Amino acid sequence: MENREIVRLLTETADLMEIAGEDGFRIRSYRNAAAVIEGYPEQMGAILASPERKVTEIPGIGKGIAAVLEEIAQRGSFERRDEMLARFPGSLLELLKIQGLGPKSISLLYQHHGVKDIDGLERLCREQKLRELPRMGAKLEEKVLRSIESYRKRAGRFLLSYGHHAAAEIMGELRNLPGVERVEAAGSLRRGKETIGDLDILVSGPDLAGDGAAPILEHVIKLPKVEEVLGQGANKASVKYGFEGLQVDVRALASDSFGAALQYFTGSKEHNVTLRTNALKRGLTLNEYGLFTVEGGQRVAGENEADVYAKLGLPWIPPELRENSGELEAAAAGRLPGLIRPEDIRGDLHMHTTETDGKATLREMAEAAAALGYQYIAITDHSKALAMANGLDEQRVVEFARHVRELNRDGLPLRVFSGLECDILRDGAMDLAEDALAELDWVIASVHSHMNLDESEMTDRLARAVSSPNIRILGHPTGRMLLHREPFPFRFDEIASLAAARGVLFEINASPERLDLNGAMARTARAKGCRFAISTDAHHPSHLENMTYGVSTARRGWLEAADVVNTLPLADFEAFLQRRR
DNA sequence: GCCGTTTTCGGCCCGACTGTTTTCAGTCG
Repeated sequence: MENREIVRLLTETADLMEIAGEDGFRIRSYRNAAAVIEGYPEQMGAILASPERKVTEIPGIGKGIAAVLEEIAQRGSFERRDEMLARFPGSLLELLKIQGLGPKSISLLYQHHGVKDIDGLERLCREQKLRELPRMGAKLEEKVLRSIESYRKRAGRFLLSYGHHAAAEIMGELRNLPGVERVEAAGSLRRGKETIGDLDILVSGPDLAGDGAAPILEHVIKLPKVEEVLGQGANKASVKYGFEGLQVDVRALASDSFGAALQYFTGSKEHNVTLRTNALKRGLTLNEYGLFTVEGGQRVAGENEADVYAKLGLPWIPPELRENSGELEAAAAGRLPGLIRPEDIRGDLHMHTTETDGKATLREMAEAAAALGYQYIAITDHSKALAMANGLDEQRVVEFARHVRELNRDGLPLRVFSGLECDILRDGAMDLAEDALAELDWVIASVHSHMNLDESEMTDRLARAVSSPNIRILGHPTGRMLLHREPFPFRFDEIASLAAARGVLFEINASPERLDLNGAMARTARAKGCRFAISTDAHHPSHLENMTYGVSTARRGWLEAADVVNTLPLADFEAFLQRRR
């Protein structure tokens, strides 16, 4: 069993143990073990199978968890999990995603009213029975109902990163099959959208038009992670993939229609509608099999996507732009942007270490970043307002800055800048004194608390932060957590104008849970003259690889390398830092 | 349940907010 699934079993059990009211420290051990395994470079299964290795050598895994891992490897579950599932239905886990309810309340609701899923919870709130329970009232009922609504809105969607991993697995399988020429993921995944609803995978080969596709589709429905087969025809198989039930559609195609199909299934729907309308004006008709003349039905293009666009008088349009938001006009006028590419990135400017809530040391992060070919990084641990993360106070910041200056003389694998992710306090003031911030090379200012202020208060708060003399950039500017928390409200145009005027950058946070700013806002900000940094907010060396999600978000925002400061070569970036704003 | 040891058990991150209370439990980050 893969690490990711082990992590899921441990986390799920920890959640149920919380509902059961078990010892918090034991629960934390389960969660900690899950976190360690999630970031571990080797498969637990491989270590368990090796006679000279012991999983207990991994910090955070002791005798208890080792036994659990052993049991999982043997039968796919473990005793405590089974015991929990016998006491509580697994559907209770979904209730934890409703804001305002925690394990204690869920346990109470289950015991008193038999509430075991979202529908039951909604009914209870509507009947105003929630308020009859101790310490619950009308306000909570309202909050829960609101939270259910927003939960339903996003249900069934998946993070881009999740889609990427699933697609990589499936495509890896398909590429090795006989008769397969090309494999490509289309849909919102290819457009780099922040969340995806399902996965569209296209497979082509010379003989895959008719019955030739059968063995490939047969292989798809037998993949080990397929939970349910939703449908299977001559050219398409549709399955639920993985525990989370991601719908995956695999389409087999003849080689000569691959490009047209890729175009068609990449979308967006709006982009395609406009494109087809334009085609008709040229006497052409476009569908998933190719581009044809209206009269006579002659094939004009189809094998390659670029040819489809070319025959419509357009340059190839990068998938990230295909939202019918001006890209077709820009393409027709020869004014498509030269979008930033992953290989343009020269450094990562937001990451955490064991000084606060990161999982690796400065040196480990530096080595991982150097291995990615970067020239520089900034270490940006939390400030003291984030007490839970052991945030840095003024004294520790000043010492840290000095320490980094020494380290840079002392054989680090790349240039390290001293930085901080400084909390923006409720009133917009910085968490640390300006003279301490002035010691640092790179100060990010971020909101981590009081996210429920109204629009005016939040705008004032951010305006004050942007006006603060030592900050260079606003971190994850809207505070959203994808599929989990809405962005906090503020007047973005005002803040973007102010940021542009004061030379404060916007972060495009590449963490797949954030992608903040999003593409549309980045585009707005750019139009106002703002510049950006794309950063991973890594808490573990492996998170540095999330940069690609930030780059696709920037591309969705029409950004070019010149808009993004961490595309600068080291010397130029240093010069940029020297110019005080 | 893990860890670190003062080798056999005690400590494990904690402050703020909310809505409910009438002094605080539960949630959140």
